Amino acid sequence: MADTCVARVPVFSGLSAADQQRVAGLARPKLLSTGETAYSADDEVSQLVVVHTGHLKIFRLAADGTEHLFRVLGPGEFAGETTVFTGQRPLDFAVSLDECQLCVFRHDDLEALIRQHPEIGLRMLATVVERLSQTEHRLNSLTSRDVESRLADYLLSLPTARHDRVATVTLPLAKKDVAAMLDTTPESFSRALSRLAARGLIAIGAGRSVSITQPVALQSLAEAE
Amino acid sequence: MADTCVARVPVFSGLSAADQQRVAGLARPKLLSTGETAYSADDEVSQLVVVHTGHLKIFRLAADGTEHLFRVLGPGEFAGETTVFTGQRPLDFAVSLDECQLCVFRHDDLEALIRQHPEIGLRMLATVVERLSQTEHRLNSLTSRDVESRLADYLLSLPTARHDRVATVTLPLAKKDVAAMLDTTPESFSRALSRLAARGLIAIGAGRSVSITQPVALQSLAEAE
DNA sequence: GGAGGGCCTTGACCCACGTCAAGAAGCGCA
DNA sequence: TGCGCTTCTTGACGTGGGTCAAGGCCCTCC
Repeated sequence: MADTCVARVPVFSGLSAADQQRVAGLARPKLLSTGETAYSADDEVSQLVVVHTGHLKIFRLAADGTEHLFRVLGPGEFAGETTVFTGQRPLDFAVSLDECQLCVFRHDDLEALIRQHPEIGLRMLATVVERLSQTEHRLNSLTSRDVESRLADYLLSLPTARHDRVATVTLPLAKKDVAAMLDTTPESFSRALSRLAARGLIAIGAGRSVSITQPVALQSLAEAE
Repeated sequence: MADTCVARVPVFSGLSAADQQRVAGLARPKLLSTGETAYSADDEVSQLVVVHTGHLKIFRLAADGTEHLFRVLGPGEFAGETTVFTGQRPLDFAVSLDECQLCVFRHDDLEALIRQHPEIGLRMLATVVERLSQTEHRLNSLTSRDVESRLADYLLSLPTARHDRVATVTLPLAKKDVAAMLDTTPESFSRALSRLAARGLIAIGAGRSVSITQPVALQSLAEAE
């Protein structure tokens, strides 16, 4: 159903059911299996890609071919804004991490949509502005804090579950990808994790789970210079 | 005159004269002398600040008190989007670099304005999306390229004037601030400049002028891993 | 004109982290 | 159940660039 693309997506949630119906009419569904690419840098496209189910990773390529991961989008999130609003070709890549249903909106359709429903523009602004803020934070952290501090910050930013009275977080990605999100290498990431564990601030669980045994100490590490 | 705040600002340039007049009515003028701050991190404000004349520097503070420079805004550019569209308090600081006339729009006024003139939202989206792209580029460069390469990239991105057949650029900021924009220290920046000059790729002129004597070599350095 | 205070540059030092390499451990697939 | 892949960890090593310090330059303000 095309309309399931639109319902439940924050950007469109301010609209009436009838308007959502009309929006759904403009959405072009696209199905990706694992590892397929939604768009590549330099593609001649100008479209907004909304994730309906599955996950899309957004990254740039360094000159030496290294992937630089920026974010992983889940259901309801979007990519491709830059092509739509600036008219430039993309500089980044969007590749599915699993089976992935997308809704694609062409440049002109989206623009008309926003003119008709400024609400959509406002919501997109909120998202993009938030992403900018996060990216600036990341840049700031990279120059002024070491890997341990960034890791502490990151762990504390994850949603926590309680196990036996201690807060436990689950890394949302493979460790190598978390390392990339912290702008470091898997090796440095792994070492930082072990050091924190050795000092008793955290306990490394099975798989991707990490228990935060000393939240306060971790917090002060995250804030430290 | 309040209306001079609105004319010539790209964000509002799509409006009719009459509409610009109405927008001007909402703008609250603010005058800053050199070094005064428009807003600080954690201020309880939610307003868009548009630069009319002068320059505003936008930066965050690291835990150790170091300024981390993000951009310098000139006439027609704006700051404070994050507070307006996400409702959070600012994480950054805005300080004038010279005598500075600003126009301030309160949260509610701006939102109403965008609902009425979606065009404004579209233009703001274009700007914010462009900033995000630049910040991602900066982050990408920082992890994958050394100071020399980033400097080469930066020099080539500046507007050039011709002197005696060689392209010459003028650093738009004090060298220490350019260093900050390249996410390095004045020392490293200075060393990188001298190395490029020693290799004959550039010639360091008086003050902030730099001649690009070997554009091609510089270009390939900028692209190199 | 002299003094003070920024900037800018260069030198010497050192350390965090990226790189290379080698196992170990986990996981899909037959 | 075993094979081969990728991921993860740990060790050893080298280095880019941050830090500290000192000297020169330029500008502003008495």
